[in-house]
Order: sequence, then C-alpha cells, then structure tokens
Amino acid sequence: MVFSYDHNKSLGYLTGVTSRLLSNTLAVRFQAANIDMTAEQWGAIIVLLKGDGITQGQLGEQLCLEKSSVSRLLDGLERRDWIVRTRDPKDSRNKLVKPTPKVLETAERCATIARAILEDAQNGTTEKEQLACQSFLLRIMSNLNGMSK
Amino acid sequence: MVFSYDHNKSLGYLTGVTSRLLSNTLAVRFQAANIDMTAEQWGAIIVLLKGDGITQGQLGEQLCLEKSSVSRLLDGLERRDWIVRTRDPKDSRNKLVKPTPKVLETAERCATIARAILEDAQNGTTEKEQLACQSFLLRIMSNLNGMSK
DNA sequence: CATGAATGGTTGTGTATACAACTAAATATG
DNA sequence: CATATTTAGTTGTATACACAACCATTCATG
Repeated sequence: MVFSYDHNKSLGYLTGVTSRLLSNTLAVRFQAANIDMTAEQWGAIIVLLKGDGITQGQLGEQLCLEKSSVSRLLDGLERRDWIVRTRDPKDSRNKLVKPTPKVLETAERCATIARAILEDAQNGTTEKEQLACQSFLLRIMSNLNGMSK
Repeated sequence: MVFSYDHNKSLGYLTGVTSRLLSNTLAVRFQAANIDMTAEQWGAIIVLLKGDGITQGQLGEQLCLEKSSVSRLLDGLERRDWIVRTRDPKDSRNKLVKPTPKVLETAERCATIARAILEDAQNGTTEKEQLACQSFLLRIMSNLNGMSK
C-alpha cells in the first residue's frame, strides 16, 4: 500500500455524501408533495425570497456558484415558472431575478418539508454539536476560498 | 416573509459548498501537477487501491453511489487508463475493477496533494473539532440513509 | 467623445449524479 | 428442467456544476 487513507472519514467524502443525501431526500419529498422543484432550486428560492429583485451575480455570490451555474439553475426555475428575469432598467447588463406569485403560494410548504428533513437528519444530535459543525465548515470554506482559481 | 431561514447556516448549503470547494481545489492541483484525474475519480481510486479487484457494486457501496453513477465514473477512469474492468470468471454478471500500473506510479503524488489541501482546509481547527464534525456528519448520513427511496 | 477595459450573462463542453428502463447472467421454484 | 425472479451493469434522460469563450453593455481614459 503506497499510502494510508481512510476515505470513509475524509472530509470530502463526508460532506459530499451528506450534501447529496440531503438533496436527494428533499427532491423526493418535494415530488411526493407534487412540488416540481429540486433541492438546489429551493436553495436559490430561499435567497430570492429575501431581497426582492437581485441580480444573478448577487445570487451566485450568496450561493457560492459560478455565473454559468446560476444562469442554468435559473433556466430551470424560469421554465417551471418559479422565477422571472427582467432587464435592470438602470444597468441593462444586469438581470433582476424575482420569484413568481406561484412561489409565494408554495414556499411555506417547501419550508415545512425542508425543516422536517433537517429535523430527521439531526435526530440524536445536540444543538451544540450542530453549531460546532456549522462553524467548523464555515472555517473550512473560508480557508479554501479562492484556492481553486 | 413567509418563513425565516438562514440559508448560510443550513447544513445543505454548508456541506454542499465545502464539498464542491474541496473537489474543485483538488482538481485544480491535480491539473497543475499534470495528473489527469478528477477529485471524484481519486475518491474511487482510493477505494480500489485497498482490496484488489472489487466489483462495481462494492465500489458503489463504499462510495455511496448509485450503480449508474459508478458505471460512468469508471468510464472516465477507464478512458484515462487508470483502471481496467474484467469479467468475473466466477460470476460473469460482475465486473472486477482494478487500478492499472499507471495508478501505482501516481497515487503517492495524488495522496500528497490531497493531504496538503486537507491541511490547508483545516488550518486553525483542532483535531477534536475535526473528529466532532466527522462523527456529526456520520450521524446525519446514517439518519438519512434510505430516506430518499 | 471614441476606443479599450471591465462587468454581467449566455453558451459550449465535460464531469458528476440520480432514476428508470433495459440486457445479460445467475438463481430459485414449480 | 423450464420458466420466473433476482442481480450486476449499461444506457437514456435530466439536473448540477465548472471553466472558457463569447456577446452586450457600461465605464474609464486619453
């Protein structure tokens, strides 16, 4: 063996799997509730719901996503009529993104589903542990920030 | 506001971003070292390197991946000549996956790069915090396991 | 004010992933 | 033993994401 490494305890593995499990679970529950929205789309909607009419760039900033990823995430949301994009009259390079009325009717149900999943996911953990993990991951994120370019 | 939710502290957001940052950083460093391998491919190689000749199903088990995802991950590794797939003579439904000699020449460098990134990522955190996060995420994973189907 | 640089989005291309439908091979059962 | 069921992988299709190349608009500067 050229190296020893327990992939099961690696941070990349743990965060990747946890993230996927959360996304998949949310997607399944949304589907079951007849809500045609993915977990990632819901993540964007959360940001859009506070701050009415932000640019795609600002959204990407909030979500830590490249502009091309934002563009395509919004394509999906637009196609499903969850958001509208309008040219910013003050700077027509910008597009202002707003949730549609349809979102306002659905967001409460989405939030309830998401909260329930988090509840289940964190079952048996203490708030202290949750906060510790939070700040640990934030530290990692800040340490890695910019290192991939 | 129909609900209150701080997406920046949400577990889904934190794990997703951390996971992506780690993958992207590793990919960039591999490229810089002229190693034509992605972070996810490296994750598979780690598993393959211990346990010579496992099936795709076993690999998927280890990586928490669907069989279709394993299939395509291996397509990429095969195309780059990092692995070979052979029919299992004992049960020809199985394919046995093995790293190529090329991997043996490269794995040590990959591991060094990966360790360096983890080092940087965890800068300023204690081992206690690292272990706490580990077991927290493992708990989440076990709680969510199976919930998406 | 005209041209060059910076900014905001989109599109091309490639990888990662899931689910469903399919194929081939092994196993179980009447 | 023949057929039905289960199991292992592959392929179709869709979303998520990154990077690079591109287009349009705005801004800066001579």
